[in-house]
Amino acid sequence: MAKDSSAAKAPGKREEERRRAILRAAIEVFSRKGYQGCRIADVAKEAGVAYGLVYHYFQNKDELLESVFEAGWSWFLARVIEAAGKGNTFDERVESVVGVAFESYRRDPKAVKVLILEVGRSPSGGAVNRGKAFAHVIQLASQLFEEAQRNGELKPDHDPKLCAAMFFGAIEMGLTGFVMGFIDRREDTLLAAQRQVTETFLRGVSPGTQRTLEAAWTSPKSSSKPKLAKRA
Amino acid sequence: MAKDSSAAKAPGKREEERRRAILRAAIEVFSRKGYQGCRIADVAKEAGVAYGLVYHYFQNKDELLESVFEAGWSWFLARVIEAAGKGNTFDERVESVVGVAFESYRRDPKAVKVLILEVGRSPSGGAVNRGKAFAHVIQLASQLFEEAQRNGELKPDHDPKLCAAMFFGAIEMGLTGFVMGFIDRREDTLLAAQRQVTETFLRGVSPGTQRTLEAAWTSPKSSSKPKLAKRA
DNA sequence: GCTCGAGTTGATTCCAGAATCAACCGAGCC
DNA sequence: GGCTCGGTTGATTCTGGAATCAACTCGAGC
Repeated sequence: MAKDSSAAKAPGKREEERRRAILRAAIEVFSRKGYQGCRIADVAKEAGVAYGLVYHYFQNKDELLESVFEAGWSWFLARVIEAAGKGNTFDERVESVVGVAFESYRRDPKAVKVLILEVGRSPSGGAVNRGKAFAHVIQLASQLFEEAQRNGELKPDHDPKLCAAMFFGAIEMGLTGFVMGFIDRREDTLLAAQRQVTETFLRGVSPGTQRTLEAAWTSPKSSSKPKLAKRA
Repeated sequence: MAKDSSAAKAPGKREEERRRAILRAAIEVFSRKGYQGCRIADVAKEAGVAYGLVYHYFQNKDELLESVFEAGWSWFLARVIEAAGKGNTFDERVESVVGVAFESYRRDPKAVKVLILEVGRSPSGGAVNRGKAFAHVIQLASQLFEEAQRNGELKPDHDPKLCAAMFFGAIEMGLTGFVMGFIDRREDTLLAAQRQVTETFLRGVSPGTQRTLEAAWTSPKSSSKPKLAKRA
């Protein structure tokens, strides 16, 4: 309580590294086994650390997993904020947000996988609410879109919130294609995907052209009777 | 083994109903608590049935959960296939696929929630591979897009697989907006969303207009250094 | 009415794996 | 050298909840 402060060599840097190692290991195991399959023992082994030490650094399993998510997400969020403020035009901003997402995936696919697999899953009771984190980006992006709308860079009759949702949806699924291995992860395919996502979205959303598609809108076709549960 | 066949009154219809009830209860609990929070005891209680009975109808927890997913997904898949074959033009088909998705949500939001929260979030090890199921729709949609491409209804330089991924991504996230409560679930908002998703996607993907956006493509901006794990 | 067996029950068993904790370092300090 | 004290260890304990199973219910057939 009155030791480091100045001298010595490591003002707690060592512990910091340990913590990192554990987090990193958690990401690894997590991305392999998923939330429920992620055992503390595995994390400890992966990190090359004793079982008990995990509990020295983290209150419990939930806090650990939460930290994994938190760390990844807050980092991503920061990047998105930065990117969204960078370009001058709407197009540029959208472009750089997409860039951030793909770049993240390039650098650390495992971490992105964890985020992708876990975002959206919010067992309302358990752990922290990922929904909240998620809501945050959507909120953020909405602002971007609202502004664009004011500047006439976005169709005025679109709901910004929904635009935001679709935007990240397109990005997420695009990446999911890679995460799941539908598309092999090569620099050229990645680049093409990044480009395609940006282009498609911008084209889809800009007030430029309207390809008349006015069919029987107002009361969509809809199909027949849905309902779940069938089989036996 | 030699009883029903013809006479009597119920050739096992009773059991069928029980099974249904349990499945239905599972969907309920599942959508409330998520995969890992879904306890057999809860399902049994929800179904108004004894704990043990669940095991009479299902081998084990995994099989139950798998059935939940399977039932929902196969139903959805069938609808999509049907919808994709319905319209004559590409636009109409896309429109009706979107319609199927939204209609499903209207009818059974709980079930859709389960699918949305669970599709793609597959702990590669655990349970069945949702990835496979997921791959299936993507595959399916790809065909639709490939055909459209041959007919010049879709930009020729786009990857159909990626288009498919983006397509479902946009739909999924659009619905997620409702599932998570960002947008309140009213008929008008739903309708508007459905419309917007369709329109945006079609506009984004059709060869009609190209809003030049050629910036420094080929080497995307990218931001700075990524990497996960920070905080302390 | 009695028998048989499928459907049904819930207390009991069993175990994976989370969380605990007492003992064990090893580096500074007297 | 002895002492302190935080980081570190892993065997031990504890627990939630999955899976089992012996007993009960009830309708159909004799």
